[in-house]
Amino acid sequence: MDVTYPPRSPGQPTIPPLEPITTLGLLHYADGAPNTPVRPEINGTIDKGFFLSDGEWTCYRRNYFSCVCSFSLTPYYQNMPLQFTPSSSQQTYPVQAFVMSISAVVSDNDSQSIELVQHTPKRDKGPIMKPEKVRMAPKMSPASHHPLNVYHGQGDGGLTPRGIYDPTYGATAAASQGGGTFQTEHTFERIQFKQATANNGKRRAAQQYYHLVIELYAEVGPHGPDQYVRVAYRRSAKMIVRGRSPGHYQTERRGSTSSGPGGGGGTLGGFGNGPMIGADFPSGGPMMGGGFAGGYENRGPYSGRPHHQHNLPAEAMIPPEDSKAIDNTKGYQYYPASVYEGQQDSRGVIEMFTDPRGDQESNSYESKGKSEYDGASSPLPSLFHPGQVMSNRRCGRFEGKPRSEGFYPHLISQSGMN
DNA sequence: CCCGACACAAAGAT
DNA sequence: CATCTTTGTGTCGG
Repeated sequence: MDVTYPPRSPGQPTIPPLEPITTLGLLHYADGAPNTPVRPEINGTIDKGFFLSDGEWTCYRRNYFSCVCSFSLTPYYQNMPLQFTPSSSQQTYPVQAFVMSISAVVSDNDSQSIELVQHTPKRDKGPIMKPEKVRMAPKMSPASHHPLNVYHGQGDGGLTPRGIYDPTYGATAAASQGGGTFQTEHTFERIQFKQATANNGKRRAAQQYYHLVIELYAEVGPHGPDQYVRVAYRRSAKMIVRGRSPGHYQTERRGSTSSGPGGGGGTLGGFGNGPMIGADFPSGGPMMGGGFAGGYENRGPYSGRPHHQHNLPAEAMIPPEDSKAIDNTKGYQYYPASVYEGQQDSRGVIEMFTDPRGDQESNSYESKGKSEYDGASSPLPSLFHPGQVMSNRRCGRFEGKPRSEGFYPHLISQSGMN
């Protein structure tokens, strides 16, 4: 019930940072001649799957990662109608609802997108789909705070104070569809990149990087939810997606390419890792006990059994927070929406999406008797939402990163914005 | 080199 | 503690 989110214990550079938000237009209330402008903020946490290798955020294409997303509006008046005016356009669209989703793009070219896939716990035996757009309500604005300490007391009942959306939600998904309330946070689980970054191990060619993109859309369809305009998005730091098994990289290490983290491919569109680790450690930053700077690759002395052995630095203390965000959302979302571009401008790109339903089908997987999502009573099995409940924090394998322990409230995105 | 599929095994969840 | 589930990853074939 609480909307609390994971954790704030995120501290260490155990997860890839996000670049600052990029807005694609002006969001405002329709409250009068001088409409009140609204500033959207996107929050996201990439939990699991990534580790730092040579100062670069890396993951394996074959492994899962999850992304917790939320957004907020400042100021936020729950009942006031909102409108969105894309940059470079005078056209104003009424905002019926907000939807979030995730995608990925090549660092060099934001225009080159990379597909993301989502599995069910049954993996190959179950259906595979792309992350869907999920309807969401804004969280209380973090206002002027750092995105980091945004946690709201959890555990204490006081946290629902913001009664922004009435808690009536319990409901069935379908119900919420109509105008009910939506979760303020959503976790995309079991996500993986459809393809690896190019030139992964080559020292010669420039390493390619991807950026995970957390997007916020406004649903502007007059009647049905099938028309969206992207309002803003927030990219992650650039990352490398390895295509082969970990074993192949263990020994590999290029190490000195020094293409370096920061400059890496240089292509990074924004900042690579400047925020914390990345470029830092070489300079001798006093990092936390992260020993991984040297490379997680040294997983120790194992000799034949590469299997995990987490060699956590051990300094990962305090992890007591596991507020997992239990989002129950179960039905409702998934609108077959298609997308079409509206118009573009040199600087502001207005993107409109409409969905011609048809490309994805709801798949229903039969949860064996237990799965995470069963918790909710979704009337329709077909509208699922892969369980977002578990925000498991198992210890990573060799990556040994305490996914969310320790924390570092500060410097997160500042080295470079785009 | 990368990808998809199959298969096994370890970590967690029950 | 036994068992089932979930997920990382080795491996083979394309």
